Amino acid sequence: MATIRDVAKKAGVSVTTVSRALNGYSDVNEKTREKIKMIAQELNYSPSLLARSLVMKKTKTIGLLVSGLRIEGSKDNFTFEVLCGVNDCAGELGYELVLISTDSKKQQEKTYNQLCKERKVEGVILQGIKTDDPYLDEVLKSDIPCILIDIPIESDSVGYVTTNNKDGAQTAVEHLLNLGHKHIAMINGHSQAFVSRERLAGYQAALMKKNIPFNESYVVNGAFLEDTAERETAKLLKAHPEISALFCASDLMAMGAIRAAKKMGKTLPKELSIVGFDNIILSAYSTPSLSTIAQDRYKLGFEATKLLTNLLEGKEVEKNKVLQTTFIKRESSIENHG
Amino acid sequence: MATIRDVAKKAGVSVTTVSRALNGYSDVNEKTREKIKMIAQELNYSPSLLARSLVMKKTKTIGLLVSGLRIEGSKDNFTFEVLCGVNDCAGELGYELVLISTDSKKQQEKTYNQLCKERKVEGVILQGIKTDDPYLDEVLKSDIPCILIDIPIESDSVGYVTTNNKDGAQTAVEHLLNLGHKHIAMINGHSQAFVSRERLAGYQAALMKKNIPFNESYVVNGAFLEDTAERETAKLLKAHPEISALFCASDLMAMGAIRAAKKMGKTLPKELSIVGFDNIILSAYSTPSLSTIAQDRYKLGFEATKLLTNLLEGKEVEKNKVLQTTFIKRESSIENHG
DNA sequence: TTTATCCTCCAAAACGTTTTGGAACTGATT
DNA sequence: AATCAGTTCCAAAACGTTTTGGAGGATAAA
Repeated sequence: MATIRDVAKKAGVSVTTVSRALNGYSDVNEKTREKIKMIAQELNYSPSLLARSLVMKKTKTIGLLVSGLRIEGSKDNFTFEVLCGVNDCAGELGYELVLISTDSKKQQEKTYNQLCKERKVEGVILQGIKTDDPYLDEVLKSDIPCILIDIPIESDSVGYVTTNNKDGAQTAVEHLLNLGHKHIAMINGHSQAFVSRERLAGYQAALMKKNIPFNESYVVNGAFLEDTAERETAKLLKAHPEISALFCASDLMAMGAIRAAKKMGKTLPKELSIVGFDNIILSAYSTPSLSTIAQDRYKLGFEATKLLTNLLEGKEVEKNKVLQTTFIKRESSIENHG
Repeated sequence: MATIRDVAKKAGVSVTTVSRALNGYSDVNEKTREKIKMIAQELNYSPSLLARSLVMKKTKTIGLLVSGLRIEGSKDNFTFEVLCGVNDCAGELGYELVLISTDSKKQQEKTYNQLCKERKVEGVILQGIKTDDPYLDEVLKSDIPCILIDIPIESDSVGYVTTNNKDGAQTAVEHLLNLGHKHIAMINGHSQAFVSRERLAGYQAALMKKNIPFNESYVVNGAFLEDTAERETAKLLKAHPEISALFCASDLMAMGAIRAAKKMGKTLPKELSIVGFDNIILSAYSTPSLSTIAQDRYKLGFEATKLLTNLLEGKEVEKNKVLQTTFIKRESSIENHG
């Protein structure tokens, strides 16, 4: 590997001059600069980012810390799409991306700070972390700039990006109400997720607007899992046969719900309308295809990266961003003829 | 940030001793070692990997270079699952993972070597690259250790991991033959993919074994895309109404094929049996659900990482690995009553 | 007592950059 | 002739580690 010294020697100048020539400083003659550039190319020289980072104390590297990067994530692709967004934005802005994945086992060995400092990242994007995760406290105490995905907390060095979950959920439920459904249940995620609380709030707001009393037994938790949702839906529908529509806090859970309903012998969507949340790939392929609230996960990642780099470069701008959802009508929700 | 010097000063020893104490060398008194460890912890010291890498000329970092990391990849999840495998294995072995994504635009700016050297990766795993990609030549010329996914090329510094595509394809087609299908067409990917050639070979081998002549017009290319596959399937089925079964070189293309057949008014699987390849999530959810040849993409990534680290650590072992496929029977393939 | 051996420790060099604070020249202005 | 202002260059320090090649002292062996 050619170093800056090799270039300097061959060009007959000092390393200082090579450095300044290549970095576009004005105090070097254009002729020497050209010569140096030529020689650099000739020697196939490219500066060691290691050495540079060491002296500049800047790595131009951000980390995407995901808790539980598992193959199961394939089903909703949340992580992957966020990753794509982060990657694209980081690329555009000249940042490197390192992937940091943890699980509870790893978390006991290394603190958040260690993880970040070791990997020499300047800032971090956090995805897939629960509100009761011990890392969350560390993030808030640490001075490493950080953007949280789907956890609305803000501080000097912390910002967040999320979706307008309440609005989205409200839209979904209003859609069902407008179709004439009176008994609308909800399959929620779990209470350690901000998004679940928000979506529940949206569900309640929609009912309230129509003066329909909130029935607590109409809301069950499916843990954002297909199987759990299937079980819970089965129980729910058995206990409350009057239910004619379901709002699921995730499409994946809606898949579980569909399966449960089918197993009970219901014809969908005639006997049960379902609206999901996320707009995952599957939702377009299931039978019936799923009406859903689309959220832009790619943009979630992209905006998170934008916010983070702003933070890193000391720009005084908003430290949070809330994205809007889009309603997508498919086959799974139709008028109620109950 | 505390440096090694701070620790040394506070402990009243030299930096050498701190370094050697913390790195487990034997030439330091256990009492001093304990003291140093205490102080290091107290100061929340963790060594700068930058400085270390600079002097050791080792970064313990591998790169996953993916060509075209796009959101469209969500549909088959190939990249994501490989990524999970790479990530898990790298984590186990103590390597860091940086994500390098390119596209044709970026490739014109930076050569493969530049990309790798700049990012200071010791080795690379290449995924999603076509056989006519200019990077491939560079890889072979470069001395950076590299493992190719699904491109069986080997050299001193290059290995590969792939799936036994021929076997898989042959199994698929034999399954259809055993169901009594006589006119089996194939929707292949494109000629710039090794896997396509292999799968075609498997298709031909299966026919050959049953003494069925190979009919060139029965094989069309769907470019691994759902839409293209849909168009090509429609054309194919119109031109050859006798076709009763389809082997698709990817599940995604099978989805396109299913759509094409449905649009033509065919009842599936009664009028057309289909077998795919990959076992993507969708294949279990489509109607009809798709019989397919499953390949383990997670393992592809995991094994690639294992091979790469072996290469990096100079172990004299096999530089390639071929994984086996599994056949999964679902609804889309049934007996031929033509 | 001398010599050899072991145990602890350390000063200095090295890794490949960037930045600081001038130096040396040229040409123009007084 | 002396001063000033550019322009172009450079030596040396700094970043935070690891490694090399001993030094010094204590103990054991001669």
